Parts: sequence; C-alpha cells; structure tokens
Amino acid sequence: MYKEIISINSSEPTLTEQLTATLRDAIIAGTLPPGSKLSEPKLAQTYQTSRGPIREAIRRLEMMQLVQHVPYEGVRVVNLSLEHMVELYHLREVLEGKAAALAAEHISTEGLQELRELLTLHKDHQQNTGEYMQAHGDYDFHYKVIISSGNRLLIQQLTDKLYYLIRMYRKQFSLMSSRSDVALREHEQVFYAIEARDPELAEMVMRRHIIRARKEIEQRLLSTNEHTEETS
Amino acid sequence: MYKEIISINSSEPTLTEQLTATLRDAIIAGTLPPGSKLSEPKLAQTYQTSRGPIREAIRRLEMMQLVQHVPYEGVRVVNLSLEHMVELYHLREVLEGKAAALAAEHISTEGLQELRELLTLHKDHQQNTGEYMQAHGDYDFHYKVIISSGNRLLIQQLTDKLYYLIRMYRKQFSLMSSRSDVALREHEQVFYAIEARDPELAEMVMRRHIIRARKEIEQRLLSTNEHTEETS
DNA sequence: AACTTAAAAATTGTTGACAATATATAACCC
DNA sequence: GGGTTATATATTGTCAACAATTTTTAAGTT
Repeated sequence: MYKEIISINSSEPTLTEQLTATLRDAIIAGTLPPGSKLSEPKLAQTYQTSRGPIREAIRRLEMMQLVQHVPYEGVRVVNLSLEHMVELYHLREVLEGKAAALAAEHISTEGLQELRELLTLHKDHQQNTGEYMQAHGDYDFHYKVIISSGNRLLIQQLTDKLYYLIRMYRKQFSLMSSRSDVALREHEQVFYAIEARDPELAEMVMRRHIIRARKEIEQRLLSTNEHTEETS
Repeated sequence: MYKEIISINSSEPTLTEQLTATLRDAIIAGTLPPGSKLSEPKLAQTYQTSRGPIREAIRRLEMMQLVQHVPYEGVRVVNLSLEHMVELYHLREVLEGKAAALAAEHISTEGLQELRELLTLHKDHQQNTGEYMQAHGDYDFHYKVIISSGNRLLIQQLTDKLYYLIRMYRKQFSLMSSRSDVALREHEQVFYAIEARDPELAEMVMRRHIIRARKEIEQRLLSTNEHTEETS
C-alpha cells in the first residue's frame, strides 16, 4: 500500500540550496551582521551567480526567521535582542516540552538506547575533563529528543525553522553552557522520564530545563548590559 | 526608545501578495485539491501573469505548510490525513496554551474588555438562536487570545503560518463546532483565568479545550471512515 | 505482453533585461 | 544653514528566454 520514497537528493544539489546554506551560516556566524541589508545584486556579484537563486535562498532564510522582508524595500538580517530571545525561548519551552512528552510515548527501544549512550558519553566526558561537551553536546540531546517525538510537523518547525535562530543567539551571545553540571543532570531527568514512559513528567522536566536556561541567560545579559539596545 | 513603525503597505500591494492570497484560499477551499500538483506554467497562464510571481507565491504557501516542495519535481498541495491533523493539534495545544498563559500576564485592560464583550456576544447569540456563532465565533476568540499574548514570534507562527492549515482542515473536513455549548463554556474558563491573571490555569484550560476538540474530531472521523486513506 | 532502453515533451532551475518603487543626491527656497 | 522639492541612482518586482532535470511517450528486445 505504501510506496516508500527514499528521499535521495536525486542529483546535484540545486544552486539555491547551496546558497541557502552559505548565507544561513554567514548570518548565524555574524558575517552578515544583525540589521544589515541583504542586497540581491551585491550578493549575486559576491557569489558569482544571478539574482534568481539569491532571491530563492533569501525566501528560505525568511522561513527560518533569520531575515525580515518588507515589500519594495528589501530584507534585513533580524535584530537580536533580549526581548526577542525570551520570546524564542517561550516557544522552545512548550514545543520541546511537547516533544519530550511525545518521545516518552513513541520512542523506540533503539532510540532509547541511543539516547542512553549519548548521555553516558556526555557524563564520562565531563567526569574526565570537568568540562561540558563543547557546542554540540546540548544540541545533540535536544535534537534526539525532538526526532524521537515522531511528530513530523513538530520536528520540522524546530529543526528546519527555529533552531537556526537559536544557533544564531548561541553563537553571537556566546551562550555556551555556563552551568554544565546542572544541564547534564536535567538531561538525565528528561531521559529517566522518557525511559519510564511518563509523558507528563518528561514534559515538565524538559520545560523546567529550558526555563532555567532562559533565566540564566536573562541574568547574565542583564548584568553585563550589552545587547539590550535596539539598533533601529 | 522605541520607534514605532506603522506597517502601512506603502503602495499597491505587490502582484505576488495577491497571488498568494488567491492560491492560499483556493487550496483552503479545495479548489486546488490535496495532492494535486501546482504547475508554474499552468498557473501563470490561468492567472495571466509570468512564472516569477507564481514562484514567489508558492514559496509563501510553503511557509504556511500548505504545499510541499521537492527539487526539480515541483510542489504538491499537502495531503490531509487524520494523523497529520493530530500532529497539527498537538502543536496548537502547546502554542495556544502558552499564548493563553502569556495573555494572562500581559493583556491590557482594554484587551480584557474586548475579550469580555466578545464572549457575551457569543453567549447572547447562542441563547437567542440555540446555535453557535458560525465560522468565525471560535476563530475570533482564539485569535484575540493569541494576539493578547504579546509574543510576536508566537503570534506570527500561529496566525501567519499554522492557522491557514487549520482553516483548511476545518473547511474540508467540515469541522464546525458540533459541541458548541461545551466550547463556549471552555472559552469562559479561559477568559476567567486570564481575567484572574492566572497563567498556569489559563494554559491548562486552553490546552484542555484544544485536546477535547481534537479527541472529538478523532472520534468523529474514525467512526465515519472517510479521510483515513492516504493517496500516494 | 512485459520489461528495458531511448527519444520526446514538459517542468523546474537559472539567467539577463525591463518596469515600478524606494533611497540617496542635488538643487532650490526661506 | 535648515528644510523642502526635484532629480538621479539603486533596488526590488516582474517578465521572457535558455539550461538542467524529470516525467512521459515510444520504440525495441526477450
């Protein structure tokens, strides 16, 4: 009854896709700084292509919330601010909370095993070095939980759309894991709840985890008053 | 400190915007049926324009989750299914739940008054006619709550993106308010919680409201087995 | 007749040019 | 000199043509 279509990117990746990835990473890294305008002719010249693919790529950046578009005026890289990030974290909180709940219901035994191994890996790494696993440690755990939810719409919203914005904030506000030990323990809590097939608990601890992270960031940014100003 | 930019659509709405609205409504209404392919040349001919604006419009439909895009293959109208709708409602549940919680925190006294008047309007209408207010009754209440959250990202996700898909399901599955009295009472519960500035309660009753609606739909669709088949 | 292979048609991706609008520059007035 | 209007420039929106890829059609083979 099903015709399983393996989505092989059949041939050469389209030029638009390459440009999307390039521009996306440039924005996340800050090479194209917040508030700056993306001029189609200039980008076309820079990347030795025509305006068409550039336009297409920009539309996809729009989907990722990385740029804002105004008709006849152009697109600008999104402006980062504490308020904006708080909004983003409120979304993360409920979406990833639900992901954890659904994961507790739907995760496979293999998926559970993978999650377990990921956690022990992080744990060992921290016990050995005293440091939290750089960069992708936190990301991987959350990513795996999201995937395990089995809700394609939710997965898409988080991984294809919002997560690039989150990565942008992490990079540009240098938000890497200051309370690593706490984070790891919270991940374990989430895991235990998923392992116990307890959706309500899984959701609660995941939400708390993200709430705590948000509050920590708020504190840090409010004390070192740097990013609170909006550039019009 | 703030520079309030009133977003006047400065001049003539761009052709792309008109086409987006037209195609969007055609998909929601089912004129462009689920699974059907959107051919750029044909659409261009149909609407007497060139492929450029059509492409742009299609990208925006993509943002609304109304079509799916495969490189070199084209875009198809999304296939509706019970599973897919359940996924959508899980998103609604947590997003609108959070919206209600944030509304309880941030809503203005004027906003509160508007919400109150909207509710009494619905109540009167039901007491007089015994019927639930057609079509927009439910929509308006949810819409107002979402707006009252004050979270621009959340508002955008719900009103600009997901809600068109919800409207599509409502239209094509004929999902209009079968238990209108229950729905109205649940709306009142949400309102009371927001009025009492109780975020946790507001979130809980809003989530319950959407969960109940989902389960009711599941029951209805599972009994009258019609839309469960996937067209490959 | 069923399957494989090759050609043909149609469609999407890409390019460059023109039109409509907005921004930047310069002229003008007070 | 500050501010307003008009001109010039640049940019986005739109259009039509070409290239790359896929789908359809037809021919050929077993």
